Amino acid sequence: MEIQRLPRAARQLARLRIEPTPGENRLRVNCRACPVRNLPAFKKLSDDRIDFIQSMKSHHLQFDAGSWIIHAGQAAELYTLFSGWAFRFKTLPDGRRQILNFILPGDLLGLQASLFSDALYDVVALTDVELCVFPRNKLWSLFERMPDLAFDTTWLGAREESQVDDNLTTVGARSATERVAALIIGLYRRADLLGMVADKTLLFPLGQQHVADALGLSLVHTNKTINRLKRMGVFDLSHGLLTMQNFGVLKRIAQAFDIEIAPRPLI
Amino acid sequence: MEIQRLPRAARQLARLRIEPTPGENRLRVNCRACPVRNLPAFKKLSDDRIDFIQSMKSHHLQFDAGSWIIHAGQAAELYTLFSGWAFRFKTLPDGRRQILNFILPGDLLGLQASLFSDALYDVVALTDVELCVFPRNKLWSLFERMPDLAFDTTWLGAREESQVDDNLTTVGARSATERVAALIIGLYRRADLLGMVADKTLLFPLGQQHVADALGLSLVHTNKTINRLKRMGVFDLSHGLLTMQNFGVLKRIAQAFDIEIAPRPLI
DNA sequence: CGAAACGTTGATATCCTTCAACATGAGTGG
DNA sequence: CCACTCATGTTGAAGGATATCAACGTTTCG
Repeated sequence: MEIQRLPRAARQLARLRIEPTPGENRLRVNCRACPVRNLPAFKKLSDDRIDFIQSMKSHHLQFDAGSWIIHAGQAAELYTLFSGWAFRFKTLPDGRRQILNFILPGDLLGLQASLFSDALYDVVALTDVELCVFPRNKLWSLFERMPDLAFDTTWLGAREESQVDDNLTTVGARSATERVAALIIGLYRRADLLGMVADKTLLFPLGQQHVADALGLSLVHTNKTINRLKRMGVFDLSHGLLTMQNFGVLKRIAQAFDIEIAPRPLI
Repeated sequence: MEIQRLPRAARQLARLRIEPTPGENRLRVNCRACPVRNLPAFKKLSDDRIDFIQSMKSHHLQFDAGSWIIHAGQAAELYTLFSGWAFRFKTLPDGRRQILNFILPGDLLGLQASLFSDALYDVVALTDVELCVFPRNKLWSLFERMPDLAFDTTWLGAREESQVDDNLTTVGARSATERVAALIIGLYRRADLLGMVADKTLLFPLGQQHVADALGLSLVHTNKTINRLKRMGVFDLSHGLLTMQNFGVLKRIAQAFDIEIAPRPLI
């Protein structure tokens, strides 16, 4: 979804995205000045560590919205999502699919696939995305030469698992209304930490089918549930824009856990 | 659940457990001769690696069935499950709980909790269990001094995540019958690799409430679904014993993925 | 033998799905 | 700028899958 194809209202907010504008392209070759890394959400690293990461990075990749980034059953590299949104999912033999998690800037992608012989899930870009590519065959040298970065990598893997734990709890133990609330709360929190929220509003690139597939609900029931919550006035969602109207109530509806998020590593 | 409290039929099969009998207690201090490590499912390690693991191991712990091994919200050490079964779960504020995964011998336990400040889930012993304890403060030295073991640790974390991915797919995308089938298939496969299956039969310590909580189903509906599958003759399950009667059909019912399992590391 | 935990069963209620139709909005080409 | 088309979102009605309720059976252990 390029900016141009977003609805008008969304386009006006496009500046909220943390992507570099074209004029900032030089940032892409300098990890020290990486706009993602310099967000307050991320742990500060020493220059030599950052330089090592940069030396591991083979290139910068772009995908259009809707493209496959990782194919189930095929080998994949290790990526860090630099800008945009993506999602990770599995498809059953008969075609039903389950979205496992959404991926936001700074998230590591393909760690499982880099460690195993090939990926067990698909990853598709939800918006146009940019990725930093780390060839899987260099992962070992990171463990060998930079144990603290290896530690951070493991930490990021554990964080991903923790999010899937949450999603499983949502799908397995919450009602439809609670599921929608929990998804919105979770994504809003993550986006907020990345500075993607302004005026309690963020660009929300999921369609209702994505929400349905993430929550294990039918499209129709997802629609009715979202609209019920919108009518309750806890959030607004239309034209690709999500506005948080009552975080406290939404959190209570979701039966959400309190979480504290410490500055996290970025490989 | 001590052996003594198992139903008679289960007791007769108790020899299938890979726990050392009392006379084998000396094995507990010698990781090189560890009966878990020497199963064909596990990757062979060089002696110096095994010795390092042994030096990291602070002690051997036992818990009775039903005891809490890890408390959500509290710090936890890093464990390897040596014998028995356990399960990992989250509880919502109002008491509903979601079982995230079951833990079998050789599985790493508490990695998330060791990396974060404290655990985000509970772990409870399903049977009597024995654990190898690795103090979390020694984890860093493993990364620093044994990069290949650090790599293996990350691998084990990724494997755990991959199992939660599967469970989320089961709960989110499969019908009740498919869910039960998928759970049975998954646990049977894992137990089989550990040599816990003889004559297509294994000690199955989950009650129907555990199955229900793992699958996001009510207890009553879980019961009816299990019995429907039993009447179909694909498996038998009673008195704590699971017998696989038609793996192929069960796998088809579950819409299960094909998986290959390579020898895996054991920390 | 009694108690407690666990499993089983039928009846009823509800949440969610499916089906089908229609509405809206965004991109496209005239 | 309008008309067209496709993707996406919306709505009501009907059916099915699962939950809840309540009672009873069975196993295990004290």
